[in-house]
Amino acid sequence: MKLASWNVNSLKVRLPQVLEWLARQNPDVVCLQETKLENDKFPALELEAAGYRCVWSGQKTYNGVAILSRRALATLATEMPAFADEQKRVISASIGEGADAIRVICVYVPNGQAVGTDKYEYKLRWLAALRAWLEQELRSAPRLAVLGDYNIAPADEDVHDPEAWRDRVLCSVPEREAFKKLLGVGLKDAFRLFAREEKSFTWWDYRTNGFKRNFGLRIDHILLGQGLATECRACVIDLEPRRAERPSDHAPIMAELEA
DNA sequence: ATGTCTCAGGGACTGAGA
Repeated sequence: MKLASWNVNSLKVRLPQVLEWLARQNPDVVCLQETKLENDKFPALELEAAGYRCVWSGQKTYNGVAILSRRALATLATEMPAFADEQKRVISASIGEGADAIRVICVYVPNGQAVGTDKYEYKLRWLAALRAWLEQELRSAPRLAVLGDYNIAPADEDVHDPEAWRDRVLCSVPEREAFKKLLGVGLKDAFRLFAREEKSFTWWDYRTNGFKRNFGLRIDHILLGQGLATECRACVIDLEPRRAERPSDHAPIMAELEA
C-alpha cells in the first residue's frame, strides 16, 4: 500500500497535475493540503472518475485539506478535540475494515510567519493540541498514519543552509521540540527509517529560484505508528511534479507499506 | 534579491499569506 502527502497550493490550479500524478504513481491513499477551496467547489467528480473516493474540509482562499483513497473511507474528524479553530487544517479518516484497517490523519500545520509573531504562537499552541490528539488516537487506533505539511524542518540536515535558517521560522528550536514531542507519543518519521540522500527536501521557495538550486527544506512528513513503521518498505520524495510548468512549491512524499 | 505564486475584491491593481 502506497501512502502519499502533497501540499498542492490550490487544488483548483493544480487539479490537472494531480490527476496526471495519480495516474503515474497510483497511490492508494493521498493527503492533500492547501486545497484553498470551499467544500462545494471540491472536484470530487473528477477525482472519482480517476478512481478515488474523497473526504475534504475546506474554506475560501486559504488552508483546506482532503484525503483520497482507492478503497472506501469514512471521515472521523475535521477538527482537533478541545481546539476551536476556524482554519480548516485537519481531517481524519478510517480506511478499510478489520485487522488491516488503518486510520489516516491529514494535517496542514500553521506556517507561523515569523518567530515571535501571533501566528508563531498559534502554531505552537496548534502543535501542542496535535500532540495531545495523536497520543489519544494511538491508544484507540495504533495503526495510525499522520501525513501532511508540518511546516517544520526537524533537523539541520533537512535544511539547504542551516546557518542561514538558524532560529528562523520552520527551523526554530521550539518548533523542532514540538516535532520531537509528536514523535515522542509513539510515531516514526518514515523518511528517517531509510538511508537518505543528502539534501533531500520537499519544499523550495518560489522566489529565489530555489528548486533549480535545490535551496529547500524537508517540511512535509509521514509519521507512522509502530505497527505501520514496521511494515514500511520505502519512503521517497517525488521531484517530478516540482519540475512541471506552474508547479506547487511542494513536492509529494510517499511511503510504501507491506501489503 | 521586499526575488513568486495564489486568491479576493472589483474591474487595475493592491494586500494577505505562504
